[in-house]
Amino acid sequence: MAVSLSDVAKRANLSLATVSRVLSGSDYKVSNATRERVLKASQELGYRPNEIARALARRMTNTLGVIVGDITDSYFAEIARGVEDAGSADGYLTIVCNADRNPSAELAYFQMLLEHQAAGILFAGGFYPDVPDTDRLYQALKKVKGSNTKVLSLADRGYDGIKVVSVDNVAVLRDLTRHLIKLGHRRIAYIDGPEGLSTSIQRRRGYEQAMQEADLNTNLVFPGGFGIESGRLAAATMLAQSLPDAVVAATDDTAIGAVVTFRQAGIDVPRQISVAGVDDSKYAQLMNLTTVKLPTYELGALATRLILGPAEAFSDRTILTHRIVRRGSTTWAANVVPSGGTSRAG
Amino acid sequence: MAVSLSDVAKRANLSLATVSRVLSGSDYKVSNATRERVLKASQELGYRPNEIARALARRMTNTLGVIVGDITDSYFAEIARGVEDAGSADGYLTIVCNADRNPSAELAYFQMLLEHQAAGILFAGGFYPDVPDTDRLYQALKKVKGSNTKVLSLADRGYDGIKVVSVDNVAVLRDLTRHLIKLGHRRIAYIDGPEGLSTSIQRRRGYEQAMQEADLNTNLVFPGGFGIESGRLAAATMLAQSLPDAVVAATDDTAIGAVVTFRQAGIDVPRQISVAGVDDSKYAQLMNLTTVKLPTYELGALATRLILGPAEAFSDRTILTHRIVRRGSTTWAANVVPSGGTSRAG
DNA sequence: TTGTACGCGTTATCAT
DNA sequence: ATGATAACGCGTACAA
Repeated sequence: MAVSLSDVAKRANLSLATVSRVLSGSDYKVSNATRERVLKASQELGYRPNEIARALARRMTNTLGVIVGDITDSYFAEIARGVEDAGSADGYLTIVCNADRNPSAELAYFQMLLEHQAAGILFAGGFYPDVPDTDRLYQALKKVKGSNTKVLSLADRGYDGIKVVSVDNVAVLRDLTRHLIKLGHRRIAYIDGPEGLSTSIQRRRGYEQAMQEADLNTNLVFPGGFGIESGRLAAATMLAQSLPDAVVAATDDTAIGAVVTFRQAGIDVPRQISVAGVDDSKYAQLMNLTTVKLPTYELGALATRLILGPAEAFSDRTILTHRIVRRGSTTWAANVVPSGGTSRAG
Repeated sequence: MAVSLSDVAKRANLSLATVSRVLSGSDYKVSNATRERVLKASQELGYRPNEIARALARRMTNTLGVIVGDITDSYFAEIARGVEDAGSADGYLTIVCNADRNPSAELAYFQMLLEHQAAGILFAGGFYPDVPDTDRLYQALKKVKGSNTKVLSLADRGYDGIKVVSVDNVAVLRDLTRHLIKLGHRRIAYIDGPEGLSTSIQRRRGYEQAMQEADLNTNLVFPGGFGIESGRLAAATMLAQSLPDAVVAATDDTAIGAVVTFRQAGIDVPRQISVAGVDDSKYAQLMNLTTVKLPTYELGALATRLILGPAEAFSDRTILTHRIVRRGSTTWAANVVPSGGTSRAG
């Protein structure tokens, strides 16, 4: 049997209560002499608290749950790492749940985390607005009020009463598309994300907004996904039809797939076509890809601090900023003379 | 307040014990009539078990802990995904701990996981044999006997009594290096992993074994790491000195960094130099990199099944097989006429 | 400042 | 087949 609080109490000739007060880090007043006695006995016995017993008494564990699409996707991994770093700084453990963007899996994990008395539950990533289980999840979310578990979403799901920490995905693609427009490109294609996913919808809207405000045509939208293959496929389609001036993709992976496919076909990126993505992954850096830096790690870390911090510091909606990262996969349109007289990307 | 077992008991006019037997899925005999009553009452009240109370009684939670280096490293992410998939199939939640290969962090997480009454703890990835905290960790590991928590390592740490599920890292690099030797290469360089890490040591030994058995010189070892930058740096060094016939790297990322650096310098890979890595990551696939497919996902999944399964099925040491994946980053040495009469990689 | 005793929600043992 | 009740290990009113 492991050594318990009462073992320490016996050894120190003190009551359970006193020992608990010292060892649980409560701010209860205990004389220095007895505190020493407790610490000494605890040391000698090698006492380790039973966090589960403690959790039962407190009605809450020192665990955080983060529901992601897939932890092998670096986007989610960064978020999870942010959560874990911020959580472990306060003594919390992080439970990672892979729901594959499946609302019913999300619901199941949500229930499990609730049953586990998790201190907080984070929903990372986008969602599918128009599927039935999404609504069932919302119903379940409302019932959290009765528990000590705090819930937070890293994408605005439009759920009443669920706080949000997120990026502005519409702005992300609007800014990126504007950047390409400023470079003189007119026929700009967009490689979409997964059909129906909120993130896809928002990013596509951002692309469309930027194009429309410049009186450009938004009909160059290619079906996609978030993976490399989607980029390859879309690029292959463009090669078979006609090449646009530039391509913006929903993610770096998609963009990278497109770049590689173009180059394998003998197309010069960026001289014949500019390509940009979203995320600023390490491979985007390696490939010298123009992209948008997303604060994924900070998303997880900040959300966690909000959950663990005092309720006051908890605003309903926090939007973190993104930043365009200009690299070598984009440059001026062929017919444009850059105002600075240089040919580097502006 | 959430609805508890006793609420269900009252509603069904039954004892706590009976209700528990039905709802906890025990194989205890209960008449069908009362079983129905329990289920009905439970449904009507929307009963959700308190897993923490259950865990206190059972002395074990339905959680698994996996201690990784860094979840944003796809190698660890794949393992974690394997663990989570196998665990969730049995109703377990997965706690991910990022220890950054720091033994004292590993120890701290290990203790926390024990305090949490985790059903199992998995150590993923390599370790540093020669640092003091590694020994302290070993001491702590021995004391697990007293708890219900099962421990398993995904790298052979040489700890007595700790079961291992792993790949044979020596063989991985021996096989890969042999492959390049068969292609006719003689001056084969090796880009090492992090200094002192067990995985690095083993892979390097595999490289050396293959070279020595072919009477080749093993002095072309470049210091490295597991990241892209290490590959870039090593390649830059080779460019400044003299180019070997081929390069094997400790990981795909390292190899990819080298390939990109070579190509930026105008070197043709594979015609002027062959490059190969280890992992078979999705970017290795994209870059058409010859590599070794490591069963990372299966490592996590199998280890988890062993932990959750009956103790009998639990052999002390399980080695999963790897597989060379021949792609376009390696080819025959310039002075070699392939026996098949073709210039494709053999 | 320290101690007593109950409660947290469930499982499991022992009766019935 | 069902019920009463003692753990499980800790936190925390309430007492002293």
